[in-house]
Amino acid sequence: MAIHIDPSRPIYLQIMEEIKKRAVRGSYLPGAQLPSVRDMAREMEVNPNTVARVYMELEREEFIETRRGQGSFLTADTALIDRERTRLGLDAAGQFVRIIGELGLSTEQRRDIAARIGRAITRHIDDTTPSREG
Amino acid sequence: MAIHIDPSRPIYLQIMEEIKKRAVRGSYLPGAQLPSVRDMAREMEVNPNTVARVYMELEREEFIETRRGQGSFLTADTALIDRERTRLGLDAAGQFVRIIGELGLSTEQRRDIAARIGRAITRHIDDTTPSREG
Amino acid sequence: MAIHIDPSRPIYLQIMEEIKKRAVRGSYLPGAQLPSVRDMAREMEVNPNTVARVYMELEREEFIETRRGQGSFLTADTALIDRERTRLGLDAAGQFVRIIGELGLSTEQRRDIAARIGRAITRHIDDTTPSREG
Amino acid sequence: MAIHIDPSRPIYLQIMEEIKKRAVRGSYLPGAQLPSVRDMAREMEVNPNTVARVYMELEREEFIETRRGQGSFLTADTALIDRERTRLGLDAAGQFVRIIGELGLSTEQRRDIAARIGRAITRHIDDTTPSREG
DNA sequence: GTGGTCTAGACCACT
DNA sequence: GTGGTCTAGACCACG
Repeated sequence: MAIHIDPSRPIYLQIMEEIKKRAVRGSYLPGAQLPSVRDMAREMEVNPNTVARVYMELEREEFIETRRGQGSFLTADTALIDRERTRLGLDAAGQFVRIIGELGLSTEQRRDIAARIGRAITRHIDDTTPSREG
Repeated sequence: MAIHIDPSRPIYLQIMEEIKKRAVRGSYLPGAQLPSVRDMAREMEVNPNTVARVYMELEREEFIETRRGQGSFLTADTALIDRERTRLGLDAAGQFVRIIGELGLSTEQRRDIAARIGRAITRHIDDTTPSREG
Repeated sequence: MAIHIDPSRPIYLQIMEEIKKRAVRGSYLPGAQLPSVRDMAREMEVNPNTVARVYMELEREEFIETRRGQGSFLTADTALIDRERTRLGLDAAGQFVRIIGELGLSTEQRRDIAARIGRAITRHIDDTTPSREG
Repeated sequence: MAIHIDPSRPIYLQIMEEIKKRAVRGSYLPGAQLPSVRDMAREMEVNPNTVARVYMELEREEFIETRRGQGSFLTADTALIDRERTRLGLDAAGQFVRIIGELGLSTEQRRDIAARIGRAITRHIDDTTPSREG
């Protein structure tokens, strides 16, 4: 399945982000082999050269490691993955706070949303949408 | 200034959302006249027919009111705008929670983010921008 | 005010019908002078030749009388106007019955409508639409 | 066969009415597939976009259901079709009563017409076609 | 000037 | 094949 690609941002950056998300989520495990350039290109429906560039950049960031003749492997450095995880979390938080700030919500509404958020993310349950939680 | 348009979602829906956001933010005031179909089309860099459809749909939702030969006006019903504001807030919260849930953060990290969010949105101050702290 | 003209039926026939309706309704009184060809043409927004033909046909039916140099006059024969009135009434009734017959209404629904019609037209009050009747 | 189109009312409204009439008459059966947008456009001799709008509006009223890539289908909800049938019946009745009211008929004539109407629509027989009777 | 409607023709996603 | 969306450009009614 190809990710959704926004043509207005460089495709290689979008694919880099996607791979980092997968690593952070655990879809790709620390030290594990990544799909080959060709396979990833097929999956993302982009040119293999684009994926090659992605892998090169990730290599430069030491996020992945490429071994000639063997393939590319996600870093085994869990601290590095964890930093990425934190960065993505803070990014999402920053973006969310910016949106909320622009809405002109009342103090009460903001307090309410903060409470919902707190409950949701400390329980791994999203209670901002209906659920059958007890 | 044209908004950024994602070609994968219908343009008319994106423009509808944009207008609602502006109303919610106060860029358009309750009861005030909106740009004419033609002007909005120029601003958004789309065909006037597309904006005509947008205005028609917003009219159906009673979010705007159209007076033949005069123009289109944002609803003066602030309760309706407030409902929209709440919806946008909950949407953003839901999306944020979803992203956070996928990151595989530790309980501690999630608790920390929830606290930052709480402080940020109840104080109108964004203290969540990425920093190099430990 | 021009009547609404359906371009698919001969215009002169539509204007003939319109003049008959006015006579039957009493908008034009028996024996009274009609607008001149030129005035009627202006009113109906058609070519004067068309109105001239209309007057000629109505003259042939003895529904109007044209006096050289004086103008055209509605017949003073009230029996003739009354026959026209009856014809228009039966036409409307026939058309109505045809429509009702095509709807596939239940016996009950048809009976109900017949009752409404009876009440409405024998009292000069339309009770098929909301009214403030006592 | 194209329906007769009155250029003064929006075509898309007239086509909506025509489709509803056909559903009410049983020309289109509950749940059955309607002609495709393109076919209907050919039949009605209008642009496919106009029919697309018609189908969109009927979909919004839940009078038809559209399945992407498959086609459009008349609702299977016979109660909804029945409501439409009633509406059309009352509309026709209201229009008829209005015309009759404008004719200036005598009390006797109106009573007579009401009786004819009653007999005609409760027996499914049209005995109101014009005749030369006195 | 405004919005409302219609046509013509294009491209897309879905099946 | 289906409907959904968009553009381009026209004409209309309203004020």
